[in-house]
Amino acid sequence: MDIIVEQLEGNPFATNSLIYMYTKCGSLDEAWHIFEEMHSPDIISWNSIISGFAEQGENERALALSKQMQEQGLLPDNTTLVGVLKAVANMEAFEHGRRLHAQVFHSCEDQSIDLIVATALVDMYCKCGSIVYAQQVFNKMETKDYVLWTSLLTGYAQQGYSDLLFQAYDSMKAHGLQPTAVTFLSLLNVCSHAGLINSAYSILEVMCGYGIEPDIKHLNCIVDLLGRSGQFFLAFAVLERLPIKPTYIIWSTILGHCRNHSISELAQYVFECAVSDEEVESAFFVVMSNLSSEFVSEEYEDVLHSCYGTSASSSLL
DNA sequence: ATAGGGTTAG
Repeated sequence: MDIIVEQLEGNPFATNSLIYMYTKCGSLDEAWHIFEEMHSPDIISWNSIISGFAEQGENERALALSKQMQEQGLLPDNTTLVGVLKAVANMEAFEHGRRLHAQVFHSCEDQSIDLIVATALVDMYCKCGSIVYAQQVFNKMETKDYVLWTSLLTGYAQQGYSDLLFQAYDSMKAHGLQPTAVTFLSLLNVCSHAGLINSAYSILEVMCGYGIEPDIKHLNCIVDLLGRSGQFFLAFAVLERLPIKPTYIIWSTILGHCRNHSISELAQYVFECAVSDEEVESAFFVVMSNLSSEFVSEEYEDVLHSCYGTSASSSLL
């Protein structure tokens, strides 16, 4: 509104900033509307809309726009590449990622890839399951900052390579780089999947030693880990002390653990906690439904079915 | 003056 009042609608700085703002807010239609109305979008307009779409998971549209941009005679720069790599990582489109890597490699003459592009490449390869290629890109960079390190660490965590992750974590510190909240999240993530409770506790202590307070993401990892190992009372104790209300997503995680440990009474309680969340989605009811056929009482079957009739019905159908 | 990297859980 202020931009209109100040008659700045045609101003490229204002317009590009609007596109950026709307995509960051998830209002892709608004962003697209503004972009479409521009007479001659510049590279920054294109990059804003491409990165915005990729960030919001509109991967195919991001890729199509990058193609369209090049058809209009604009060359992709590093920022464009990062946005496109993000879309490709989201899609786990390995072959496409390989082609982009080749393109990146040939476009820089002295064979030194931009640090941020390299980080996006490492992330893309990890998401596509190609740890070896991720390591190759990583090793070739003579300057490695903490985000590049973390992108590799996160890749190890996502693929469940706990030993590699702990080694790389030590190596990162040996190179003089400090772990961040994201690094610790990856470490806790891998502990959760490997069932390493004691390691997780000591990681929490180390975190605090670095002056990093565990946030909701770290604590959800701990809750997952406790539930996985059947320590439900501790899991609930952590949940009760969270600064914000748990979402249905963490409840459905616990529900999955209830199933694995065959604890039906708890499942029923968890079910009630989760459906009180206004944001609850159909995925939760699928988890509950899977488990109810195994051991949840008929009474809860009725509750479940009445829920299908309300909030979940449209998305289930 | 506007655009780019790593973030958990079923």
